[in-house]
Amino acid sequence: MSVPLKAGVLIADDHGLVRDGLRMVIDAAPDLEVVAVAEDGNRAVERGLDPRVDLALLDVAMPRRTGLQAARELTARRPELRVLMLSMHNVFDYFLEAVKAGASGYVLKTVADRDLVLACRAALRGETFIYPGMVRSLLREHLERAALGESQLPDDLTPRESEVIKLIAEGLTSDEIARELTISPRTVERHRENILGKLGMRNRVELTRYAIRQGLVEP
Amino acid sequence: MSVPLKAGVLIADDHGLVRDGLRMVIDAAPDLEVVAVAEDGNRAVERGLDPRVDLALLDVAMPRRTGLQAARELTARRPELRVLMLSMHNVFDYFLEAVKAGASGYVLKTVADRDLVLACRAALRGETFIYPGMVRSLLREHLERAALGESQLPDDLTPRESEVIKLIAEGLTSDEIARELTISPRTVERHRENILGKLGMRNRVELTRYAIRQGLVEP
DNA sequence: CCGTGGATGGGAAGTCGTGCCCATTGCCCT
DNA sequence: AGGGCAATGGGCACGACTTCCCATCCACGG
Repeated sequence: MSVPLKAGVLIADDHGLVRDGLRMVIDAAPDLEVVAVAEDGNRAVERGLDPRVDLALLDVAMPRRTGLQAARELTARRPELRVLMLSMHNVFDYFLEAVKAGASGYVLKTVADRDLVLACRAALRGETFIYPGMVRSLLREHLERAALGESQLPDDLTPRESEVIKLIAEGLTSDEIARELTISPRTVERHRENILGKLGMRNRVELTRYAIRQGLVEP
Repeated sequence: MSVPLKAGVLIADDHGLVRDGLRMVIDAAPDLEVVAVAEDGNRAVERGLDPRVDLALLDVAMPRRTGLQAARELTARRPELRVLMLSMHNVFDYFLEAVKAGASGYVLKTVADRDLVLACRAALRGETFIYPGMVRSLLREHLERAALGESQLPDDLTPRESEVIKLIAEGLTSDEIARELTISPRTVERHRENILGKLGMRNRVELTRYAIRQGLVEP
């Protein structure tokens, strides 16, 4: 038989619309298939014990039992099960808790569909998935908060990176910035890449809003 | 009969929690009563046409139509209607735009409950409400800028274009915007093209800064 | 009834941005 | 001396953006 081997996925979220959306995204992937759905943490544990489930997508905030509690229970009883936590918030503490609870990854609900599928595949391969840029920024946030008590500081962009972000937020292209700074366009893009990574952002628009919030440029 | 005459209030804000909070504040006042609620700009206009509504509280930044656009539409169609703009930001341009759009006042969301009620009463009496401390600094900024010959032309953008520009300025890609509005990515790009043309801009970054200046999105 | 303009969509081509791989240089710190 | 890191740059792939062309449909006013 040549049936493609699909990984079985459990979806657990208390919002019906979110469940339906996730189901469509997952089922659209050729190598993934939704085999169970749960609307609260208790049912997520029940259904996650089903051996057809290879990967559990758990919302952090669910009634009756949180995604974190469900993850702890599930990974204790089925160590081979992969778990991805879904969250609305880019908050470091949640991520830490998620990893401590046995999750293989932490995915924001704001991500694009494609990225969710990528995260699922990474989790199934046994990798711990997190947006490359989130790691550093989250770790830094956490360390700073631990060190300074609290307060969100301006980020640890290097001086050169600050120059670049300003020019980006003024609407210049890489080539124009390169001419401005008399360096190679390639280097400008390298800096931009690092900035996006450090701040956990996706594109120039988010970066522009950041720069305006920080007062680096005028709107 | 001795029923106290209550002024009818419309609350328009895209955040449910904010709506609920405002409703409680308003309904706690003996002379005010919430008679309508809206979660975006289009619905704000619909419900603001209801003759029971004497005063509209409009959030500056709402989906589908901004508070400013809604205010323009409402005051054009119901000149006797009073409008108060609600904003998170103490920024002069927003205030000017609000007044130009027909608002009777501009209230920061950080105000105390009591001040909001005072602002409502002032607006209902036909006064233009603004925090005394804001006036001087705001007027000064404005005069400086007027002296420099800066004239912000009003947006000749269509309603649809405004929706699109907001989503662009929030960092969404064309595909994501297309899903959000349930139209084709191609159409999103068509709108973006028209917007760039109308405003004489080159890319999403300049467009983002424009949207922030106009109060279409928060930085 | 016709014209205007908004909203919708498609195609093609070229530029730009983003992600991921690689490298070298120099500087600071232990 | 070795480790870490900022700054520099190359290559490659892919997706996103931008700018042209084209079109249909609908609402509204004259």
